[in-house]
Amino acid sequence: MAKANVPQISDAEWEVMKLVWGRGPLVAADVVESLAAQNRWSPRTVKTLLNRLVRKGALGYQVVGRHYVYRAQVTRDACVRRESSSFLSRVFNGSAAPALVHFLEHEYLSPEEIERMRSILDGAREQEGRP
Amino acid sequence: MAKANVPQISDAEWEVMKLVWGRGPLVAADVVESLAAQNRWSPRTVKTLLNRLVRKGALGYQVVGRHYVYRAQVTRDACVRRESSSFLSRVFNGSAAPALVHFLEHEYLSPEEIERMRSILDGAREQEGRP
DNA sequence: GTCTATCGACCACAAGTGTAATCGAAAGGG
DNA sequence: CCCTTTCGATTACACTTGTGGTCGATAGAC
Repeated sequence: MAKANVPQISDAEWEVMKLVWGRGPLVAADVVESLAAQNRWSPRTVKTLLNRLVRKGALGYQVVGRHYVYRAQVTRDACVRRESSSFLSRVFNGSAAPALVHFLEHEYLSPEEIERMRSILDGAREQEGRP
Repeated sequence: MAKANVPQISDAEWEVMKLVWGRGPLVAADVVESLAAQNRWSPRTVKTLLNRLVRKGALGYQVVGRHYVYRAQVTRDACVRRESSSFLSRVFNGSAAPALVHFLEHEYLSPEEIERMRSILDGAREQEGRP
């Protein structure tokens, strides 16, 4: 076993988590600075999001001087997995293939992305049959 | 242009919509019957969901005798598109390719599905560059 | 014709979300 | 040392969502 207690992370909270995953431990001010600009959120809003993420167990913090340094307590991969499986089961009854078909038909992948996907599939074909 | 006002559809509401899309116009009792068994929902709960979907514009109804016959007002495809793009942007910053990688790594597509994806990609490659 | 079982309309209520504002302590400027 | 700025804690508030209950009309059962 491994995951299990990955909390639910809302839309706005994902923005915060992506930042923390991407840039490592951050103090609130850094998060505010990045997100306020990008999403036009008030600093208060960002603080609230940080708080909720801590309460949910998605973030932890260390007190350094009079600042909090936030760091992720759950891996990005675990969260992605949770979201993906919820998305797939809600929309595609749990199967990934129809989802991919849909992406191909509607999300307008660039030729480069299509080539990239082909090579990913080539790789996958060679090791089919793992657990 | 085309879509735009596809309403947000919640998890529980998706169950209702999938039923209506799959089986065509239904009276409330049919929906209740299918979903109460499957999801252990009270009939009231199902009624509430139907109501909310009507209010959102996702379902419409015709009064037939003293029953309502519900039918979809939005296509499944439009809703799938909305969900997909929200999912992709929330979790993968909007690109489908990383989503594919994730599905391949974790959702265990069958070899047949992988082959199917390949042939779809072959098709996609040939007509790359439409809107 | 009257009584009851149904149907849809409207109400409830707690948890989660988006979006903040207020408050009290503490730290740094002068 | 005092005042202001800053930080985190606490509070707010409307909307959505999951989950269901109440109520008045009405169509059938007798």
